Amino acid sequence: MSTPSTSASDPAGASTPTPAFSPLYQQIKGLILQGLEAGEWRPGELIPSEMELAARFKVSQGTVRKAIDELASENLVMRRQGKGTFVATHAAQHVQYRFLKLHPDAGNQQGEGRAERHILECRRLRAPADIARALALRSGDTVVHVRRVLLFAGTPTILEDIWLPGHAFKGLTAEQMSSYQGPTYAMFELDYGVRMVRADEKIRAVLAQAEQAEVLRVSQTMPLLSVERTAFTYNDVPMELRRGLYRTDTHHYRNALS
Amino acid sequence: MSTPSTSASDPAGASTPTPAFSPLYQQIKGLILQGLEAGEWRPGELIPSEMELAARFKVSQGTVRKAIDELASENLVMRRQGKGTFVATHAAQHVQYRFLKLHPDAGNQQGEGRAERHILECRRLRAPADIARALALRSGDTVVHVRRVLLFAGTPTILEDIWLPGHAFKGLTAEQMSSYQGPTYAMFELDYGVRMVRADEKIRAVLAQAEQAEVLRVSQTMPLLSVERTAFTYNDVPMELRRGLYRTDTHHYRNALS
DNA sequence: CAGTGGTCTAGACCACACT
DNA sequence: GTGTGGTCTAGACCACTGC
Repeated sequence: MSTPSTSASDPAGASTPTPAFSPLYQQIKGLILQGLEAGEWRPGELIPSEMELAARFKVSQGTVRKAIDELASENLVMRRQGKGTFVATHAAQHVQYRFLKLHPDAGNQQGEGRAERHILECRRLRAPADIARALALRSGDTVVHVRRVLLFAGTPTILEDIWLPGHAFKGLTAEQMSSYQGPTYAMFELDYGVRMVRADEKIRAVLAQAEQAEVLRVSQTMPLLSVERTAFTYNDVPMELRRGLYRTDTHHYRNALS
Repeated sequence: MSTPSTSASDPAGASTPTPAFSPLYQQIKGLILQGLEAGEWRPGELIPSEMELAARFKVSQGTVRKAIDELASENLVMRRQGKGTFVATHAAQHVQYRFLKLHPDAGNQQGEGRAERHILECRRLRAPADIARALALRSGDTVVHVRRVLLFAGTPTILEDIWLPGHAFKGLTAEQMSSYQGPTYAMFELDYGVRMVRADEKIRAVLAQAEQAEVLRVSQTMPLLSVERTAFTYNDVPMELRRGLYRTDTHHYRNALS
């Protein structure tokens, strides 16, 4: 690993327009990432120290440090001075519900405490075309469909449809979805080894369908926030499609631009 | 600057519970920030090289580098290999309309090209209580109020009310708001030396008031996205309150979670 | 070519956590 | 005290830009 290697050597003439120089620390980052993907260290666990990794990869500590810096900035690992570097997890207190941007309008911020969950449905079925496309499956592959309501302070506030690739979530049950204490994504890590790393959301204002309005116990004329989320694991592999309807008369979606 | 200085030295006994150790590079970052705030280098301009800053502050290049790294990650400066480090600007091509998260549903992504702007109103007035609070002004201080419509491909899509502190935006006119080519925030930088650095948004689904629906030429029963933005300059000083109504039948608000 | 940011190294020391 | 991540330094070399 003493040669930074200009990536693939450009054999002779054409093909690659840009040789794409890849710095050493990026290669190290890739190697650590492989370990994370392969489950060499599981969410919440300690990864080897910078010194250890430096020795393993035959590079200086500083190079490993820069690699880990990037992983930390992408929320894939978490550093703790004096203790070590840990694989990030949705179960960690600090970042719980990292992807939930709906907040109560006023009063006690963490008035949520525990959101009540009602599972309305949990079935395996053949993926419709749009779902299959979002999850990069073939139309007709099986997916798990979960429909649930989240209640804050006893009030139904979110109605969500969740689709998951069937092959990765064999045996997921309504019981499991409802009984697990803590973030659903933490349960996915624990029971299925699937870690959600990032997500994209498309947001719209809509009116509810009759059944949807009924479940949320609101009028059909009340505008609701429609949030369509695609969540990804490592390597930008889509692993979840989620369509949510949020009440925004008592809550709001908060976003920080920078 | 050869002594990293444990921040304020704790004189004798109590007072500060945490001495709050401040690393050298943070202090350097603060010094560079002061230069940015003071306008020593204006948006788009080149700041001194890492070597120069290292010499000026009597630290090593690596320390300056780490300071600038943080400023770059906060989008306050932009590094360009071989050229130097530049003060970030909303006029830069790469990051134009950084804060506008509304995107057309399909087709040509940059079908926007130039959004047409219609200024409906531009007046100075005494700040109502809620506006004053958001802008950290005293109730009764003067503010500039701008109301405008943005049209994409000829269709009115966004109706916005903008409030700005009167003292910082003396002489802002409707003419100025409508004639400037490019992002409004770029005009603010150029004409008023005000650079928006970050913003918070609160998003809701709402129904339009009669007049609002009329301006957007939609039915009063069409749900719209309500986006309330507070934008900040350096040091978290609020400099703009913006209340927008977005059509989301042809566009959507896109958000990346990570 | 010289100047800029970008990478990599090696070593010293500091702050923090555990034991 | 030992081991971890965090800071700081000094120097070498690489990649990119523009003269």
